[in-house]
Amino acid sequence: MASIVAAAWKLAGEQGVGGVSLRALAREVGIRQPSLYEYFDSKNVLYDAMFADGNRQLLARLEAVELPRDPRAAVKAFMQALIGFCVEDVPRYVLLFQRQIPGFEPSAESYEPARTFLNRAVELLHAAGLESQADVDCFVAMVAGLVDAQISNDPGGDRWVRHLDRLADMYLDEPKRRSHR
Amino acid sequence: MASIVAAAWKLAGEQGVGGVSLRALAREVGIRQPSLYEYFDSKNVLYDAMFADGNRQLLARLEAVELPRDPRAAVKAFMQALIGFCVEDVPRYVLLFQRQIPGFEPSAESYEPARTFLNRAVELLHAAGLESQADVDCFVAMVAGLVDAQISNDPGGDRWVRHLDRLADMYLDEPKRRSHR
DNA sequence: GTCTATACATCGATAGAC
DNA sequence: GTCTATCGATGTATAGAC
Repeated sequence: MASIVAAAWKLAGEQGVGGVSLRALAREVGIRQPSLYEYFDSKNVLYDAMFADGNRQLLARLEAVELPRDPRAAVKAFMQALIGFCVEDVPRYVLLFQRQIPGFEPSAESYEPARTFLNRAVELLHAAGLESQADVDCFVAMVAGLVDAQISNDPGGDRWVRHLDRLADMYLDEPKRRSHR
Repeated sequence: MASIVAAAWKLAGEQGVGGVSLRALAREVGIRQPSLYEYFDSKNVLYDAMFADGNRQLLARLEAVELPRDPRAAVKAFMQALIGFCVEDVPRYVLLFQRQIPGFEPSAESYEPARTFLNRAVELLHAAGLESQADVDCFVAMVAGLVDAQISNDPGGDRWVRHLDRLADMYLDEPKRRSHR
């Protein structure tokens, strides 16, 4: 079961998430295609298992990060790990964050780890002084933009993601600057 | 010919770019599917025509923008129009900017308007004081992040895109701030 | 240019034997 | 649980008549 999902990730890495076919997956696992229906009632159930698995991977990765006491450094360390996670496996990023697979909607349970993750992120941003929804939204968009530009225009490189620290400082200082006027 | 591309955009709007099938397209146009091969040698040629058409739409839109004399206001007006263009038609945005259609690579000619557009953008940013490649990259990522977050998390709304003006100021001021230390 | 007819591959899913 | 066999739909593309 877990090994089937792992095989599915392997195929996704080669052909993209949309390119995972049940035939190829069965071949990869060493069984016949109809036998997969013993494990997944439909292809979307497989996607859902991948979605849940990917989110568990993300949580595990972020929990392993040693967070500095300084709130600002903590935000940077957390986001650095998040960005690394996104960039290192594009199909996984697409499934988890871009959610543009044809007819797939994650189930409520599979979505739960994602909410846990988002809460952690918001907590850290609050602790670092970003309090309003607007400020958090902007920070989130900044990180998304770095990942997106990196993947689209310089896959495997660091032309965009290397600016995280500088931009994080800029965003974290901005509320302060605005109040100084 | 142009009407076929228009019909393809209509279908893309309903099913996504990847969901445009030659059968459905022929039905939409009112001819039989094999007849499409009189106009496009393959499906990728159709995608290429859509890509070129979308870029021409983008150029036309941006040329229609009345650019203020003030360089900073010009950047904002330009980016506002760009963001509006991206957000108002998601499949078009995906084809033009995310470029993740299975086996499709735009041809050199179709890509040319895109380069023209990018040059305009970089010029405007230079005029507004963003000179280094790094600063331009960051600005570009910021805009991409707004569009991406908007489309993914609040389609049809303005929760993210409304922050453009504020963020543009922040990015345009940053080099100044750094030189003041 | 448009048609009918069809080839050929691939897909997800089901039936039913073992 | 795993298999064989197969269904039915959909996909792109081609042959050849009109």
